[in-house]
Amino acid sequence: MSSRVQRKRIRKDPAARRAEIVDAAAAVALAEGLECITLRRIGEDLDVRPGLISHYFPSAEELVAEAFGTAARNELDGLLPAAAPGQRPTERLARFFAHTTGDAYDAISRLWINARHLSRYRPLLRDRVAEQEGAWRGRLAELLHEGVAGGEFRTADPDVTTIQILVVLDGLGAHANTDISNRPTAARVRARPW
Amino acid sequence: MSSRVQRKRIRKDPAARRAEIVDAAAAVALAEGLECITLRRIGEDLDVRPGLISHYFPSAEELVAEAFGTAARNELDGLLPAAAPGQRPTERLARFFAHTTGDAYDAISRLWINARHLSRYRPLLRDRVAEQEGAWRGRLAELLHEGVAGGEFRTADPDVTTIQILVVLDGLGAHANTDISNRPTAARVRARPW
DNA sequence: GATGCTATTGAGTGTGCGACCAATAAGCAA
DNA sequence: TTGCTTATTGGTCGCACACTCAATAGCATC
Repeated sequence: MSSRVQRKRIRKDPAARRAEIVDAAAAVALAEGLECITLRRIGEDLDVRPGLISHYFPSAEELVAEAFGTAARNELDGLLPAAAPGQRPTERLARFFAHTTGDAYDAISRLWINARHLSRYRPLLRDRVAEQEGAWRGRLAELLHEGVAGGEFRTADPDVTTIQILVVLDGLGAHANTDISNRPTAARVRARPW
Repeated sequence: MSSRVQRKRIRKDPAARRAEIVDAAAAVALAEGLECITLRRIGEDLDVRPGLISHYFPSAEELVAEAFGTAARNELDGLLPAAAPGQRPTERLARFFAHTTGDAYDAISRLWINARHLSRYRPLLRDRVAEQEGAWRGRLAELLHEGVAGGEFRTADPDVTTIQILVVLDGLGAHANTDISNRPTAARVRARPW
């Protein structure tokens, strides 16, 4: 992949290099798991010495936390993007449900399981997980409130409904690493106004 | 804890020693996590050389899988024990819900998150997780069927309801490692006949 | 009390990890 | 062009891990 023949140093803008590192780490997090984010591995991906990663992230845990935050934020942006003009809450929610079911969502489910478990031992990551949980909950709640205000959705308490949706989503996603075969499709959530 | 002064070999019955090792590993799994099951750690707990653990479990992954299986099975037995004579399904289900909510269940939630994540990399563990998921689902489904047959529960399909309950339980348990504060109690499942 | 089986030990191997640090060179500014 | 800042390198250290294997000693059996 990278040239072994001779190292040619490329001196980059610190901010750009840092972003590059985080992006690489986020990609590894999604594809292979947060524990695969090692100084050696990320350095290899960027064709750079491991020490350089340490230079930007004195503690490896910081990079792991940052990588998760970036990956989760990007995924959320894909699931609940800013409303296009004239787009109704029902359409946006339908899009959300369409993307959160099916095998394509497995990678994100795996990431969440991964992060929630690793949080047990990594305080910095735990903080990021809490932050992202808040972001996801907030963005979905906002949508539900809009839908209720516009008369498209009907629920006693949009905030409670938000949590209920996320709980079911987490419950369904729990098996992303284990379920080989068919999912319990019977337990699918209804993607229509309630 | 253990005597460092002099090692006195204690030669035990293989089956007993093996069970002792698995029990110790299961305890570590519940208290600290599956990745804390190391040859050194378990050997230390039993005041025995690490090599002995290898003797019984040529591959460490086998021990991890076995430990999870034992821990999960024990917990299930505590949550859904065999019906005492005259005990009605409603009482048994109430007991189940009583034990699966609240902080006391956090340790089990943590274990499941742990196992489901680690399953990503450990095939033997993945098999055990699938096995235990089947056991939990089967035991709960059996109870629901009894309740429906006896007229205590009302549901179109007990098997679907079983999965729905477990999905919600998994969803609620997902935050066992991260939630510091109050849970979304609003999203609690109803522990009464439906 | 002697014998044999094997549970148990002790010591060692190799791997991958994060962290540390002095030396080096890229590229900007003067 | 010269010089300076610092991004980047290269090498090293210590740790924890699983795994291997010959040597040892409990303990049951005879």
